[in-house]
Amino acid sequence: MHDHAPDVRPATLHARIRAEVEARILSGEWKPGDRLPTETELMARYGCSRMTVNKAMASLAATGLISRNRRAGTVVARPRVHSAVLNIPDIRADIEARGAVYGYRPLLDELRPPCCVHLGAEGHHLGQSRFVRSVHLADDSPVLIEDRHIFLDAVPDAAFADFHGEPPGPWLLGHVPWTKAEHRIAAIAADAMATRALKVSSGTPCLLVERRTWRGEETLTIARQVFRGDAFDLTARFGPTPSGG
Amino acid sequence: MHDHAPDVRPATLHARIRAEVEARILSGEWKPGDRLPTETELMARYGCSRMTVNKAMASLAATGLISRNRRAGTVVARPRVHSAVLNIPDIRADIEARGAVYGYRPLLDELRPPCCVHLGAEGHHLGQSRFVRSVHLADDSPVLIEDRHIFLDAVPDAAFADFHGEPPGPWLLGHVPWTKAEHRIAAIAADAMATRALKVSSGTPCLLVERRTWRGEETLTIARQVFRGDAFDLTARFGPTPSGG
DNA sequence: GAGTAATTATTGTATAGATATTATTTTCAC
DNA sequence: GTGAAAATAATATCTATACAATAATTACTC
Repeated sequence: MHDHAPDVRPATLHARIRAEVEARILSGEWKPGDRLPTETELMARYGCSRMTVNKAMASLAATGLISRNRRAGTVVARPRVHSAVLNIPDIRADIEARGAVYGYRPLLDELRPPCCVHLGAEGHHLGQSRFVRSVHLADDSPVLIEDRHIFLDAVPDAAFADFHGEPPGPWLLGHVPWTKAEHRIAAIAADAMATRALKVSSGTPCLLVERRTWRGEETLTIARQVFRGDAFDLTARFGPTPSGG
Repeated sequence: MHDHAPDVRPATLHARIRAEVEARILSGEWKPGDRLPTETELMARYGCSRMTVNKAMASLAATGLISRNRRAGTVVARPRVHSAVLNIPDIRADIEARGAVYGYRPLLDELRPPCCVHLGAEGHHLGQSRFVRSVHLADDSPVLIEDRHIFLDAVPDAAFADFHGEPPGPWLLGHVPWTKAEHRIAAIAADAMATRALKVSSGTPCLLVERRTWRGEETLTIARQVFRGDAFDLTARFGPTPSGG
């Protein structure tokens, strides 16, 4: 019952081909820039049809591990863009996973007229928004203060949502489909508001996450979250393949 | 020459099918949990073979937008895991993109005996390592200090690499295949070393990125990077599909 | 030799079917 | 009714083939 990398061969042929090619690349046997066998060769090696090989290779190409071109053949991709999958914490789950009691308190809830939003240095024309400021607590001690704007042009339902018990974040996730999100992560010193709300001394390092979410070209919501630096961090993982992380 | 979302229909049929299904999901017309048309229905609707439909749908399933089961059919996936693609900055490119001159200076370069590494709170048995401490500069002013361990059992070549001109990060990216990476991001106050190296006052908020990279079960390298909080931030983007960000 | 045209190798897309797998639904026995 | 067995509907995989698109190579011309 070791917890090593699973040695089990995938049940289906195209998955097996993919796994074996992938393994050779990850082991370093086939290095970036190396030419891979052609589909015809693999087809002979595995005794299967070209479509099956193609499915395996197309899938590897989709994950960016290999790069394919007509006539030129297939090569192991150059070291990929240095990017990772960042798990934006579900604060509640995160807190509860540590065995603490999660708490949430809205501090402010108001409608804001259009154009009074200047987050992210951009002065976009954003319509009327519902603004909710809240703190999230672990064992009654505040760890995160969140300023959230929800733009009512894009999310009219938000005008009537009840944010006394449920924070706007989970509500939005469950109700609103979105197409694009952007997060900015920075280290800042606690400002006056954060100092008060998080009960830390002025200047304490905090993790700032500014999150903006779109549907198409329309901004749905902007959140500015300030985490107590000593209480939270983010982790990002990257395994080159979605499967074999 | 607007920069809007491209309205162009993908040239190939399966891409078009995928795009249209995707659009209906993203627009909210098909909501999470909704049943999608069967392959046979789509095949009739588009007047194509089932394999073509299958390719489109399999691709959507691979990105997690839909969930498919034999006999049960295809449904729009539940609101996806809240994760994003984090672009770990290539520091050099980042600095140069701002029009500044990039600089790099190694401060320390030594071999460290096994077992003297305790980063990340774990006391793993890690073999002999090459340790390089360096600063990265923008217009001669330091913005990042990096402590890097490279474990020679896993990366023997690193013993002979020349890190006077090229930082270890890029060297590793180009030379060593890896299978897994993990990043921890936190806000910390500049400690004595950071204070000195980054020329900031003690206690200044800094962004800490601890990065650990594996090949299989073997740790290749551990980097601890401290960014000047006022000089750097990370951005993460997420578009539900790799294609349609 | 330089430039151009023809050839060829390789992947991309698509079709039409066959069979396998699996979860649901229906039927049947009791 | 309840539980087991059979039928069914849906996706999953695989084959064999055809043709299209593209880029490297070769052949040919001047």
